[in-house]
Amino acid sequence: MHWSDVMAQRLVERGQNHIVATGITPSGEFHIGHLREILTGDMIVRAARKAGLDAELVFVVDNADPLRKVYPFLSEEYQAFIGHQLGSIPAPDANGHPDWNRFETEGWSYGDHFLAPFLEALAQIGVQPKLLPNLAAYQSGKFAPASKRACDDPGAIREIIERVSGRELPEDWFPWQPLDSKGSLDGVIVTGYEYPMVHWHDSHGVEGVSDITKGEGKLPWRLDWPAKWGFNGITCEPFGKDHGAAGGSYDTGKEIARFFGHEPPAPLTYEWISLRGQGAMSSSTGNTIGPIEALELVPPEILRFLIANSKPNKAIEFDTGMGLVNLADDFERWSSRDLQEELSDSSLSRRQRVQLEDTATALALASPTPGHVVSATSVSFRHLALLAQIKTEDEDVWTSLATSHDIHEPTVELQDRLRRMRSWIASPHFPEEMRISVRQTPSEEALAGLEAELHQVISCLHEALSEHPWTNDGITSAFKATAESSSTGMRQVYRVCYAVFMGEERGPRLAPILANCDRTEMLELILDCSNVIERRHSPA
RNA sequence: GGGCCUGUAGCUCAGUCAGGUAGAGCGUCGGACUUUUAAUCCGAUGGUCGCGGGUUCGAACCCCGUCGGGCCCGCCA
Repeated sequence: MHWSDVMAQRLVERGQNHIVATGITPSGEFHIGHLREILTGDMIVRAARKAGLDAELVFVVDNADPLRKVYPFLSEEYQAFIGHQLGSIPAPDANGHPDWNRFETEGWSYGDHFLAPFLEALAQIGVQPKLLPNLAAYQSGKFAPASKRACDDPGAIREIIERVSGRELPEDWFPWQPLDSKGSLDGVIVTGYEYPMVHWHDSHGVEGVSDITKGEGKLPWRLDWPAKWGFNGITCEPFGKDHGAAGGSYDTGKEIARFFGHEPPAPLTYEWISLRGQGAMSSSTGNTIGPIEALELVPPEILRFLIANSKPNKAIEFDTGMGLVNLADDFERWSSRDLQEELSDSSLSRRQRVQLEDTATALALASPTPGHVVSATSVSFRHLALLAQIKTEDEDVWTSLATSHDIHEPTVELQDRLRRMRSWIASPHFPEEMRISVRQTPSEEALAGLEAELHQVISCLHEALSEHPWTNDGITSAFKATAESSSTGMRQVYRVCYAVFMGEERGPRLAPILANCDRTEMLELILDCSNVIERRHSPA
């Protein structure tokens, strides 16, 4: 059974109505790691609906969390905002300076700034969660009952956290973090409490009170999370493996939730996504692929397929090079198969059946539009990459596909894919081994691989190419002429050509590529190759 | 120190929860189309399931141990 269905079954046992939550702190650029969080949630919701449940996806925007440090993309001015809530400080402008103007005129905050492009990516990828901004939840008093419960009995909370996490809390710990005289959550000492006021003094020597029903502060994370579960009615939540560790925030959250008077949600821990060869994704080091950037390269259904077809506890290495080609072709192959038909074969072993069933489910989940299965384009990523490099005009690509693949009207999907393919090729992520490159100088190695009787083909080739027009057809004719004049087969001619022009054994159709190259340079390359061979055969 | 994940074909992984002949895809090799848009199609190749014990009629799967890899346990989401 697919992981999403396993989760849905667990939800069936809990009840009919479900709210599946995801949550991210908008502290910096979002990356595809965050996409796993939200897509995991999205896929659980789809599976739950398939199982006949009422389910909704919500996205808690943790903009009540404080700015932790001045990230490399921020100017030093942000030093003053450390400890301030992300939803109540200005967004950085293009140079990393606080954009006061937008903040004051339209209330555009730091959190909004990073959230906006992520939401745009989500729309493209077919996820439309209900947004729950956390800061607003505090300000409107939604946290008040849980906050009161905690502040009324700090000892009970302290006991749970210390026992479950095995960590000792400081003497002056209190289950409410007040905002100080400047709006920071850091360095505030709680000196007293009588509902609804928490008394404090801050690092500037100022004393004050914080109303826990009005969002003049927030709950520490380990309480914040279970409190949200309660008033939002959350019944299921996927989260990163960090929360899932023994003694981690889910463990303490479970007990604290019951203390608040509600059941914790069904958990699903997922592994991180890392960038191939570069370790974990991290906003602060700039080692990220943003969701928007990823979608420039790869269609949404393939990104979804990656998540759907990987079990949540499997770490994903996101590879923007060859890995992406393989992933895309894998997707293409699977979607062109009729899995339902294959599943009707009763001789399948249990193993094979499971494999087909899970992939079929993953394919269904890969579609950005629920219920609609992305149709196979029947053109592989490799092939499209090739065409896109050879043909600069889209029309020429379609013409070519019409003859080779019998595709006369390119589908919207295919057009879309070509557009992304072009931007991928233009990006530094495009793998070198996919890039078509014609040699500048002879490849000694490739020429050495040619049998002696083929050497004369090279001079015939030079002659033929000199005499034919430098066009697609002309070059093709020249190849044929070469075969005749050297009395070898076309296959051998092509072998020679690939050795000469690309330094390879095989390659893509050469004529259109050569037609786009400089004739003089190519003819010189052939002569150079002859020289290399002669030198090798004449004793020094 | 505590805990989680992971080890299966050259590669990426299913299969472990419900024990019943070891599975896919890629790669590689061969063939076909009789010659080329790295194409497509067909066929073949390939694994003492990390290691050692135990339970069982039967173990990749359950139990115990062990080794290797990754990771989490700070007001951090």
